Amino acid sequence: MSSTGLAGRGLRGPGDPAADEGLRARKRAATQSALERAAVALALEHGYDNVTVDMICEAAMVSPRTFFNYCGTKEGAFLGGTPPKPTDAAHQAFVHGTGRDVLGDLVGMIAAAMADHSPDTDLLRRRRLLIERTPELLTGETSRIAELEKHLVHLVLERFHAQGRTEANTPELVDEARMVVALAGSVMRYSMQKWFSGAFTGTPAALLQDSLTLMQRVTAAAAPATH
Amino acid sequence: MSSTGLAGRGLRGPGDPAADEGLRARKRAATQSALERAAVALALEHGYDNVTVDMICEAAMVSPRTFFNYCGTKEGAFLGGTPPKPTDAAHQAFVHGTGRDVLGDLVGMIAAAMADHSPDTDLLRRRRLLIERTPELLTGETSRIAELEKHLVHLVLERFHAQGRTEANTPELVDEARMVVALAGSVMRYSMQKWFSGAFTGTPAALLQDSLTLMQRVTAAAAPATH
DNA sequence: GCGCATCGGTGCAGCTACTGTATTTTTGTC
DNA sequence: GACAAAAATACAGTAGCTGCACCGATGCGC
Repeated sequence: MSSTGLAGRGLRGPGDPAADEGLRARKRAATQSALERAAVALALEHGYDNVTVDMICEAAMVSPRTFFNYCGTKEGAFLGGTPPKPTDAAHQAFVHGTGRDVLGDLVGMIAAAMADHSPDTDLLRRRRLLIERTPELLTGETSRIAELEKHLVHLVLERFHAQGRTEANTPELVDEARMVVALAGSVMRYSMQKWFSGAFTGTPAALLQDSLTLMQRVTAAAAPATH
Repeated sequence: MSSTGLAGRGLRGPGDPAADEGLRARKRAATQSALERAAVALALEHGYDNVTVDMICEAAMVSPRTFFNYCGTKEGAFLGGTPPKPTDAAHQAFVHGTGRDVLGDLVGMIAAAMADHSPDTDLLRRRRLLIERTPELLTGETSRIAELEKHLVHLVLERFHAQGRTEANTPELVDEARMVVALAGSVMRYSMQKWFSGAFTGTPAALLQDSLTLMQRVTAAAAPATH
């Protein structure tokens, strides 16, 4: 009934991966890791298109059915099961921020979320290499961002409401929120592209900040033409 | 070897659809139209996920193999085979534009390209309805824009070069071009979203201009925080 | 009109991603 | 060690998509 490509998220059970330390959780994490590592390794060796799900399964020693239970999609194995999620604290900080610079704060929040999150540097490096030479995966990552954006619109609206701006007193409020998010999306996409091109040495957070600055420079150059 | 989803473009032969008036060309156009109409009609009736390629083929009276020869992808039948392409004249006008507002001019060029191009209003209306209630197709359209963006970066760089700015005298030139394009992409995505949500009555070109204005308002609000 | 080269449509065989379901194996608990 | 919950698997099936070889339709020079 629903989209095959994106319906595979949210596969984890009730317990968090690191929360309960049962054998089950550990095995689960191991399997996930094995699948992702196998996928990336095989793709780096043979090229993404020439790797089949069955090959990954054989390398990771799981059944194809299990593969889909974990990854949801072939692509999922290569991109990894980690959509960058903002902390609850960061969430609250953003919503109740009082500044005028919504866009800057939003990007800042995302940057913070990325900073939290850095498991398995080696896999990350290899994945970056793979995506660098596999444009279709880049597209996939982009779609994930699009998915995230839906959620961000709500966040921005929450903040607007907290500032006393409502749809009643500001007719274009939803449009404005969407635009803010669209622009944040630009910054994220631009950063992601640069990140995966390997032309940047530094933390993701720093890259996001740089991108934001560049964006402001570009839009400032355009703005004087406005009336 | 290559991406299945996007490799299906550029299926048309050398002659343009309306240029040579052979029987062949007419038949071709008829088949294409029949496929797109059948696809949209079926999806509006049964829902996108419940429509199979075989159903479309039966309705349009072509073989499944032919379907893929024309549309390249199942999605392709619903989105239509028309990637909005700028005129050569518009291209030159943009590249040799002397103004500072690259972003504005770029969006303007795209708007002009959209304006040229308005075949079969009825199909367009029904397609809009379909996409409105089928988010996955929206995602597909977004990917197309991403494809377009690669080309736009070259355009912007051409213009920079025509203005005497080179990678030699401006180290960040490529980055700047990419950012301009990313922002234009934002405007396009935002507009597309609004367009397909049905919450806009007017021409696509007007919508793009409105979106650009909104973007400038939002970024202007953020800019004062910069130093 | 006629034969000929070409092009487009089709049938077929096959691969691969993905899913539902019933069954077996593994893990946590008493 | 028995038992319930959960995870892994086997199996069968659907659907998107492709390469290839074949054949009929089309365009063209005569």
